[in-house]
Amino acid sequence: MHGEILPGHALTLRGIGSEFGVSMTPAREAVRRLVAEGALTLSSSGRVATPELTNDRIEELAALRALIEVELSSRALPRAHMALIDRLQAINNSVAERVAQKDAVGYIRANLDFHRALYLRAQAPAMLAMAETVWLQMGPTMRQLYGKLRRSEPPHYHRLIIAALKAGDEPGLRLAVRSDVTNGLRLLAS
Amino acid sequence: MHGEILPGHALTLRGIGSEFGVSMTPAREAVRRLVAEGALTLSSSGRVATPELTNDRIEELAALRALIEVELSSRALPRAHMALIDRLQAINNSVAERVAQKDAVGYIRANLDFHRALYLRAQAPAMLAMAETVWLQMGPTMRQLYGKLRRSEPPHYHRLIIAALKAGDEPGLRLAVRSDVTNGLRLLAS
DNA sequence: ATTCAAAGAATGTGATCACAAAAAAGCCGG
DNA sequence: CCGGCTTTTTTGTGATCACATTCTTTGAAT
Repeated sequence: MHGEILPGHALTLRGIGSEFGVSMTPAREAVRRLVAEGALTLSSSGRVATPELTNDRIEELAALRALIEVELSSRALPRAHMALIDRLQAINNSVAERVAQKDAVGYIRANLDFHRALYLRAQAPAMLAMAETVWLQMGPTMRQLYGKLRRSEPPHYHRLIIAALKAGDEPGLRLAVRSDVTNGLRLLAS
Repeated sequence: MHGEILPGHALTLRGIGSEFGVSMTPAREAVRRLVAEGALTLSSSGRVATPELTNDRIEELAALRALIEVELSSRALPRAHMALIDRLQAINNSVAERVAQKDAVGYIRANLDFHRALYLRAQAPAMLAMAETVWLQMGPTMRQLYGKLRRSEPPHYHRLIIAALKAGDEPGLRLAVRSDVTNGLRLLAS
């Protein structure tokens, strides 16, 4: 999910097992779960690797993020108190820090923390699980792309999200979330 | 997915294995995958059972269906030719047949076939997979609820969907799909 | 130097086993 | 007849193994 593994990287059951000090059996179960969630791909011969997403697939996943996360933010809005906004502010500072340090994995992790903190307020566990499944599928690709972007500025739309939350502005919040989710990915698919 | 197993039904690895003539290992992997997709729940002691959904969870899943399937139908619309509409018509007849026979499992299967046939035209495999994951989570509960409803009339909104497809009416299609997806579940959560 | 085939190594699969935890059954006293 | 305790059975977990398949490397011939 955090892009620690690049797209197309192959994994072996015995390798995972020895990496975590267990036998093949638990490694197999973990891999099977991640394959079911789309975080790993299973070749016809049973080999396992991180997915290499096509542009079409990236566009699809971005559209899914927009659909689900806009809804989640909309449901979180009426429950968002000052404590949450402060927390989002703090996480956003952490995001900016990672950007300044050019720490791609840390940036992705902090960015997702920002979104998760907001969506948790929606009290919609099934929707949040869906969103995280999408994140999981995009993890390796996001890392690769943010590595290419070499962005130096902190995310612009996060401040718009916070502002809309403060103002209780639902249309503005929906637009800001949709923009934040799609803009980062739209330009890399081209 | 088709509601052949009622909510809360417990399953054992050895039972599944012997049912399909395999050992525990493949049964475990299949169960783990289904747990990852939310089709089965895993108790703290490792016991596995079909999920018993709360009303909140049902509402959430219905909202997810509305979000994803409306988008899928919208993407399928420009690619929908006459052959597809004929096929949908035929499947819908099959749905009506199952309703008349009070065959709950057959009804659910035919109903999902109807939706899948439409969404396949969207050329959006990740979105379709998400929709099917939601179907999987609702399977047992849908069966229980349609058993209670004892409906005798074929689905009304399916004809609206077909009509909107013929007319190339996107707003009408989106509304029809949303209604078909939510109305069936909205009344049972109350 | 390149290509193709054969030998070798590595990998996933399904099965089986021992063990600990949990559920179920049995038993006894009230 | 019922509740609480003990015993028995059931169940999931992790490990190991044999085997077939696949991938990789090696070697030789052109």
